[in-house]
Amino acid sequence: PMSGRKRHIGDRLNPPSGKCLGVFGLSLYTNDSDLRSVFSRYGRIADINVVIDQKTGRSRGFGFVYFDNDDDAAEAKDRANGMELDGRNIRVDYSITKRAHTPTPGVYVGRPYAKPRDGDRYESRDRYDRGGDRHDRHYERDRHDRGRYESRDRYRDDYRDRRDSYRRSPSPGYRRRSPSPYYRDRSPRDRYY
DNA sequence: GTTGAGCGTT
Repeated sequence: PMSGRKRHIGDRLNPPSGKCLGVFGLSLYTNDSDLRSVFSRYGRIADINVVIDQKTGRSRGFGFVYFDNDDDAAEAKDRANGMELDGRNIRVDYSITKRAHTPTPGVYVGRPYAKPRDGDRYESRDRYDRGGDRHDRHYERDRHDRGRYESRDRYRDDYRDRRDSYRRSPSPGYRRRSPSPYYRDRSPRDRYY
């Protein structure tokens, strides 16, 4: 229930139609050209982009497909949604975000649920429990999804630094002297044996 | 083949 004249940017259940499709649930091994070979049969493609995690170089499991015109995008959405690709059933829908985050979100102000009120139900561990270990990995994503940001570009570095502090191991014992291409920058608990 | 749920960098 939104009031006032708020810009309709859509939500996940009801995204605005357009030329840009979001493709989700991708295999980590599906790349731009894989997507292109699927989606190009519905029309002329303007651009394709599987989102890559800069840190790890891995796909984040979703991407965006830009068509030249809306009709082709609409058809592609209907035809390709639920299709199996590289062993995964992909979800295709209109993208709620039009472009990549050109100016970064800004400084992180706080999670909207930082102050639960009386009567709130603590149903999801992911929302309220900060103490977990394994789920810390998903914390980044939650921050982007649910956190509040001030859009102030000059805070961008500050934002990045704070974000990175969640990722790097602060322990000097694991720090290496020089970066090596064969060694990944992981915290010790992220290693698997 | 690094899971899962996930809307983005240049």
